[in-house]
Amino acid sequence: MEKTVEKFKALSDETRLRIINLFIKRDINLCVCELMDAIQIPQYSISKALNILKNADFFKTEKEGTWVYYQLNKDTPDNNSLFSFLKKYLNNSNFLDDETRLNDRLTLRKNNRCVVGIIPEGDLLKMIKQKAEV
Amino acid sequence: MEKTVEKFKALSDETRLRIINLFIKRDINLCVCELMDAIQIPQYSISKALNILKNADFFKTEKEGTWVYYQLNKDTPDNNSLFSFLKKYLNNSNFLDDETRLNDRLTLRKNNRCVVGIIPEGDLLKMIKQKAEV
DNA sequence: TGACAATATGCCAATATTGGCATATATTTG
DNA sequence: CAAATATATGCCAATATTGGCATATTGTCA
Repeated sequence: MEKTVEKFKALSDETRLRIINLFIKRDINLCVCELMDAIQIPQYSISKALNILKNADFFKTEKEGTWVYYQLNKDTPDNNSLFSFLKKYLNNSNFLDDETRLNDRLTLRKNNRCVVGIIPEGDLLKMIKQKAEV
Repeated sequence: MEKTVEKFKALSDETRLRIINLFIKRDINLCVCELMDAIQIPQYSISKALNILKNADFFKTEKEGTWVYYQLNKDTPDNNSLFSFLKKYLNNSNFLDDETRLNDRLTLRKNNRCVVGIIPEGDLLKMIKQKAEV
């Protein structure tokens, strides 16, 4: 019961909803720096939001060097039920911009791994262009 | 988006979850005094919880004399989707006791209407026995 | 009208949450 | 080892939420 309350509390925040929406819509693992480009808020805000979502058992993590990949924790029927509900329920247009920016950012992956780290504010599109020219 | 956050916030409290669970499981309208017997907390706590749930658009109300009947607001697809999700998701055993006590209390209805009002603490079973003897 | 009953709400102290900055930790690389 | 990078976290003031009591409001009925 406490855990149920904690889960809904974790979902009752705009940033955290925007984050979990990306994972659910794309069904992918993501690292903090990729989320920064999608959500456009400071690194510590992303980390804190992820920490709250992880404490609510929504996420698992996997370390790879200094990168930490977050992914949905699909190990329980409850979570799966919740995620598939949210996939339909979270249809706010605000999320679309996040999804677009995440798509952009993911074009910079190599072998499906994040390789560029934290990009200075506003430089994402510049870097994508650079990559295209190579 | 704000409204979505508000809805999850409304659900992130034990009392409010217990209340909405009763409405969802039973699919019925209920007045405050009936909820008092099911949830066993003070009247003002029930009223405040209902107010928060109503502001999140989860409930409609209907007045009948001094009684106020609350019922789920099923006017939006979003709410319906959420309610049917919750019906499966809220399976904590804590809820069972609430449901039992509500069943008890509802035996005191006449023509499917609440007629007894607020019952002094601990007198519910006594009153049910009395009614059975008549 | 007055007394009573069901429900709602204002107030306040205690507690919890947020947002932002600075800094810590851990890992990689030279 | 030192420098650099990705991520996490401690701290603190501002703000929001809770829990409880007292009281207000609304409607009924004699």
